[in-house]
Amino acid sequence: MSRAVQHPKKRGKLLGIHAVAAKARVSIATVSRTINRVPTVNPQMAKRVWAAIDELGYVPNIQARALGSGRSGVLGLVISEITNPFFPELIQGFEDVALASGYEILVSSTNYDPKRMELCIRRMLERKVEGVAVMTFGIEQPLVEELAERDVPLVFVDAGPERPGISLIKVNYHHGVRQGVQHLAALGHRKIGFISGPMHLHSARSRAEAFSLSLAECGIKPRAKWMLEGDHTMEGGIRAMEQILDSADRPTAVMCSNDMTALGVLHKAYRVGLRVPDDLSVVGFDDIHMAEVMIPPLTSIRMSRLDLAQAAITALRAHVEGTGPQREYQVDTRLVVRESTGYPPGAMTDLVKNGKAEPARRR
Amino acid sequence: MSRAVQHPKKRGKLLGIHAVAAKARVSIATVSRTINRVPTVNPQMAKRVWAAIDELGYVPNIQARALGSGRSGVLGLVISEITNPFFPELIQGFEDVALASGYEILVSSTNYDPKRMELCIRRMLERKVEGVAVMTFGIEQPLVEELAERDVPLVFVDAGPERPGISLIKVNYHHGVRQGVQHLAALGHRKIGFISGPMHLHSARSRAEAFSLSLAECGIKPRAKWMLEGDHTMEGGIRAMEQILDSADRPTAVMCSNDMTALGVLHKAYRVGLRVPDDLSVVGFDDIHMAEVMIPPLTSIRMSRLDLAQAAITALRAHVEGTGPQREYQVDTRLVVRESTGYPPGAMTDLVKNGKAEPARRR
DNA sequence: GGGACCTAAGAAAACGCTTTCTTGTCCGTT
DNA sequence: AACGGACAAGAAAGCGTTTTCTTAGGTCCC
Repeated sequence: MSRAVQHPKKRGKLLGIHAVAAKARVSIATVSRTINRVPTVNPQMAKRVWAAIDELGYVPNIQARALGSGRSGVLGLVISEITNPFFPELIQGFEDVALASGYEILVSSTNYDPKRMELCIRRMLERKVEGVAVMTFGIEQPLVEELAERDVPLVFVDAGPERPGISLIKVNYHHGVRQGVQHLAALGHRKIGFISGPMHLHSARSRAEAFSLSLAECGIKPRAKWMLEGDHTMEGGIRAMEQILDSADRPTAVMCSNDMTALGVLHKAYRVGLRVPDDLSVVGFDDIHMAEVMIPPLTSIRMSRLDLAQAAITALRAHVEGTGPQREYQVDTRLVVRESTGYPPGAMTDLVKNGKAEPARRR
Repeated sequence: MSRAVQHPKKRGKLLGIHAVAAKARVSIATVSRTINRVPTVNPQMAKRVWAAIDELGYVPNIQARALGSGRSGVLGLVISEITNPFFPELIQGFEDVALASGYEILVSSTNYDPKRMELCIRRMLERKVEGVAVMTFGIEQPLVEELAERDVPLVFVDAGPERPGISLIKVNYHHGVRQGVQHLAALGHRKIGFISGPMHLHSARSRAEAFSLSLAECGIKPRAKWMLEGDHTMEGGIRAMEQILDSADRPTAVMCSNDMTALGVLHKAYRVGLRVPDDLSVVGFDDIHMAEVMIPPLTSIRMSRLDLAQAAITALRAHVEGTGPQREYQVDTRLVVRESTGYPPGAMTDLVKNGKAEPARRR
């Protein structure tokens, strides 16, 4: 075997893998194989190579690697907006799971803006991601098409086009929502409102439907005037709450389709001097970390970020690595009872009058 | 000029730039030049090229581009933890500014974990970022060294090693903190506590010092027992608040070194039935978006995320593009008064008794 | 009208890896 | 002892761009 000299660089200095090869007195191929843990390299040589890598502080150029191997090792994550606390928690989960599977992630947010959405797609395409999880809670059609056409494995939440290479994560909203409604009904509520997300988004409709269904199950007739449309933001919650306050016949409890909306409701209630839960019960959705310290701590329907991330990455990997791609994955939701829900106003005194129950003491 | 055929790909299909070149009947060099808007290409040809790009839906491979040009066009952003709402807001700003300057960003969080920190560095190095903004509010020494040694332009907040290629963003904590302390003092508070961040972080110390200094300026003697150490989380705020509650001589107002801490304080106060601001005034720091809807809305010291992002990217660009790199950049802070601050307990009645003032009515 | 220059576009050489192709060795067979 | 197969490591061919180097045409000017 001849000496390993290949690309002498200007100024005599070798760069990157060549420098390592020279220092370890092996060929660059061997260095590459060592780094990639190809089992056939002689342990002796491997040791030399690692030593050289160490001494030189060599860090592989990931772009060159991607180019050479044709694999980027990156999974994309498209979210709605990073400033909604639900998403950072999701990102964290996604990153942890991805890392454990040997992938890096590329996060991009649409900000509900078509321009940004295009940017998202372009980024994913330019970076040659191996798969994309679209967790915007509202499938953006053009985005889908563009990616699907190029055979990028995709995973959506709730709903998405039926096509090979595309998986779905079905969130069982009904379970959690039913628990929530039953919880309220059990407390004595009959007048329950719902603040949805933007109704043009699929997940918003899913959640609203789950609510109507659950209501019916409890024998409560849904009233259209108590179905408000929010937009997943605090401001939307505040506006919806204002509508509720304006109406003559107010609900005694409100469910929100996410925790930010609930936060807005809580805020507005505080503003007008309505006590939660004494005057109004509030239920959130998502159970973001902060729900626990809201005032009062928010009863919410939990959707595990980790489960979601886990499912998404499992789905993507299944496609990328060709290991039995499944079309659907399930994620459950469940009620977490805290202190934003209580008896409807008047109920307590009635009960006490009738000697049927002790007044509930809140901490 | 000869026909432009260069790399015929297997299966007859050309890929990437070659396909475009073939379709437009030009050489790949011309395609590249067109895309990069080199002014010397014939408009005629350029039009043909763009048409071909359009028809083929060609998207350049960004890794190949980075490799060929030696420029990644990526700026790194290292943050502490993505689940603290301050950071997503910062990321958003950073991304917007970067985008406007023609850069992409790579965000990585340390999670206060040395292992993760190493991962951060490695990522930045592997991806060949052109500069890194370290906004962890606590300079991690090893991280710095590794990057600085490789001549990656860096920008820190508050403090960092004095070295070429490294810039600093000096946050004027004193301005905002002084306003906060004066605000409290004006309301009549003399017993003011402070919950800092982890004192081993530089920015935590800076904020604490600004507080002590401001206190002195108002002629109030700082009391060590009212200087608590938090950790920038809600939980830390809760713990600190517990300490405050345990002490016999409680402060009438508390300043927190970030809003999450304040949120914890608010929560704990609620838990024990302390009314804010009637029984205790609370001032936050950062003024995250959510501060506005906390219960009660939080008086906070605002540090503009956009200013921070702007300064960071300006600094980095100055180094990368060699346009008069400056060592220091300034960012200011200022008080935003909301409803978590009021007269100290007793003050109102005293004043009323003495006929000096009307009791303040809160909305 | 024929050099001396420009100019614009093609050819080809990087860029830093991965991976296939080759080749030299060492063994086991017969 | 000659031959074939394994095996490990080097050589070299990509990967998809950018960029340098060349070269084919035009202009200009005397």
